[in-house]
Amino acid sequence: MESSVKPRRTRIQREKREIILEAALEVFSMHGFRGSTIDQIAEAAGMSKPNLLYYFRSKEDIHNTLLSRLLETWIAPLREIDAEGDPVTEIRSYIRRKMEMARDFPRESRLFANEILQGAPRILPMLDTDLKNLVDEKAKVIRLWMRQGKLVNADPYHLIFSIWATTQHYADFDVQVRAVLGPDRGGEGRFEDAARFLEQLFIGGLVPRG
Amino acid sequence: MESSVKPRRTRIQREKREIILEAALEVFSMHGFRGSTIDQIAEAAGMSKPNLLYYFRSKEDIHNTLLSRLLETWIAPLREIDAEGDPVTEIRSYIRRKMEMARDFPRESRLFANEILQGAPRILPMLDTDLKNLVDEKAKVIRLWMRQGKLVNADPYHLIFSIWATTQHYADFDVQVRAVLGPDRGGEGRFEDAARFLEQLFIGGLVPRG
DNA sequence: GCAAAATTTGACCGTTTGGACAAACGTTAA
DNA sequence: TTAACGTTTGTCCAAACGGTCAAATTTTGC
Repeated sequence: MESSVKPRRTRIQREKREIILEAALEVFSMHGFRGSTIDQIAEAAGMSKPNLLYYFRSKEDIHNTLLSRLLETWIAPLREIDAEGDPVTEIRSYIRRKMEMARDFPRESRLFANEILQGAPRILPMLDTDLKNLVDEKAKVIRLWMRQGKLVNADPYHLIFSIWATTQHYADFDVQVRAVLGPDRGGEGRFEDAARFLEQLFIGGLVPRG
Repeated sequence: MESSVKPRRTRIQREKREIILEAALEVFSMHGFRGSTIDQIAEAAGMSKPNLLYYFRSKEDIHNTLLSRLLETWIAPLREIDAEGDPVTEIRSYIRRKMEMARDFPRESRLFANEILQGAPRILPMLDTDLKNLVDEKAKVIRLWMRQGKLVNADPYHLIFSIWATTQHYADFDVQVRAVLGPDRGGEGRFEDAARFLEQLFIGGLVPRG
């Protein structure tokens, strides 16, 4: 593993690598790995192709760097779920945080979605270990809450999946969402509307109480 | 539009075109449009590349044919929602049908997801018209149900989105779902578990009644 | 100011890819 | 039988692509 040796980088190297990663995120999230070319990334980064390849050994190198940075920040909201907190508040906050990420980091969401769609060839090992362990841990917490009667009995894994799915949908399927909502309802308020709906759904469901 | 002229095809042409489309669905849904090669499709279809190009003018021609066939069958379950039926039963059935599609037609789901992720360059026109009109119509039905007090007041558009998101998640993010569930819980029963959870979620939410 | 190191670029290379084409092969019906 | 038509394949091509390299230029440390 070469990622374990700390590379010494100049100031320019640090800056240019950031510029490249930003450009690559833009391109990869739009066209996928195979659909993106080094030339596109180089142009988006405002430099020539050989120059870009001076900072990253290969196209895959860029992609791997993006992905390995991504996963940790991507699952951070789940990590924040507090076993000591109020269950309903914790779930609600988690949904809010995930929805904010869909709104503020749609490119990251799409990069991740692209990777999973293709069978997660590059990050499956991390899903099997890091992600699974975290979800296992939080599932235990949720199950405890259910046993205490704070939440209805349900499968905590599928609960987590449903929160991922509903929130990330607004980043990954944004084009479809805007097409269906139309110009009026499809404005910037859609994330707020969605968050409100999801809160209502997850807390109380659709059937009136009484 | 040349798709409006009815092409006369021989028996062999009809058969071979089906074989090619089946092979292309397999390849496209796994690697995306840009990530798939005509050679891969040809090999999966058991024929040479020039032979395949005898039946379809281009790679894009195959992809377009797949997509235009797909959208109609993909939204068929939504069309089946019956304004005269019992609201809770209708919603529940819709979730079931969508979940069955995620289980039985994951390749179609991924093909669709890939297209939307890339900005829907080929089917955006259909989303703006056909899909939007259908959703508008069903949203009206749902809103009527809400006004009648059969369902709680909520945004019907985001309700539909959340059903799409949660069900298709099990096809599009299958790799992640299986990684997180692990070998034990990740067996074929996961679709049944998911359907049960979603039914519970959409009907009653997570907070105990009383 | 200057030498060493870091950065940038134009030119180039091998491979992959989508697609064209003509020739060969098979089928059908008079 | 044979001519017309449908099908299949080997060969080829131009463009796109990932990546290399040596030379030119700029920056850095003394």
